[in-house]
Amino acid sequence: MSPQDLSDHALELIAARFKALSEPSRLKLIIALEEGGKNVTELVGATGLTQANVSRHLQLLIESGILARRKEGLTVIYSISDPAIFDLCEKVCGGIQKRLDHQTRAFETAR
Amino acid sequence: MSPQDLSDHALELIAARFKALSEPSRLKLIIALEEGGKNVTELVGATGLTQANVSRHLQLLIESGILARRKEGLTVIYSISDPAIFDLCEKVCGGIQKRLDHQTRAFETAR
DNA sequence: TGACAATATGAGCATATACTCATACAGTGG
DNA sequence: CCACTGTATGAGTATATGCTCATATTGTCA
Repeated sequence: MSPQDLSDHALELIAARFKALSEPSRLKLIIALEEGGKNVTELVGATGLTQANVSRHLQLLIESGILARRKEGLTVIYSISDPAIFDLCEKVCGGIQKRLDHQTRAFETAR
Repeated sequence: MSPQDLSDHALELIAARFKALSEPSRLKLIIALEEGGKNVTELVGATGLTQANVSRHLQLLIESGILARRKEGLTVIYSISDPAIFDLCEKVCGGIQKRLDHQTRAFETAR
């Protein structure tokens, strides 16, 4: 595949999705939502982030298509809209694990 | 899973890997390397980026463990070190595709 | 050794983003 | 209507990042 095969716009879309997952705070939110939908206050409690901060991150995740929101009386329930996100995270975890193993082995044989 | 199950450090590692993939320029480089290792000059040609810019992105991708480098005479050959990256990109592409389909359908039924 | 080619890097600029504080807005109950 | 709760957002700050230009560094060959 040559880089021209994917349009610049397509690349930007892909990059944007990765960017949405590139902040520990947002990963925390996503993980907290794995067990089911939560409102903002619950997410504040689950993550330790401030309310304003949580609200902004949630907005970004909505715009990325990763989360869904529905109003429920006074509160707003956020939930995972694209469960494939978890496959992504697992794959990344696997990659990191492999890399750390490599480093560990290299370190041990170096002793 | 609760957010405390993954240490802050682990979350940072995961986020860092996503961040490495969150720039269109870096995605271009990765795609250009899918067909095999290339030196910097070839990558400049394949992507249209400047040499300095390519060099910096390559450094970041090396630090992220995504690429490998080996010197070969005067040039430096970069290559994919973790092919699982392509699975990631495909998964993301699938997610985006699904989302766009949704939007398209929503748009069409709205007319 | 000196000229040259390939790559890396320091400095600087412009922009983006994560965060906070304060405040606005929306929905509910008295 | 008023007070209250939950959520969103404007403004401002600090930091990070992408990019460029110029230059340093490294390796090759005459």
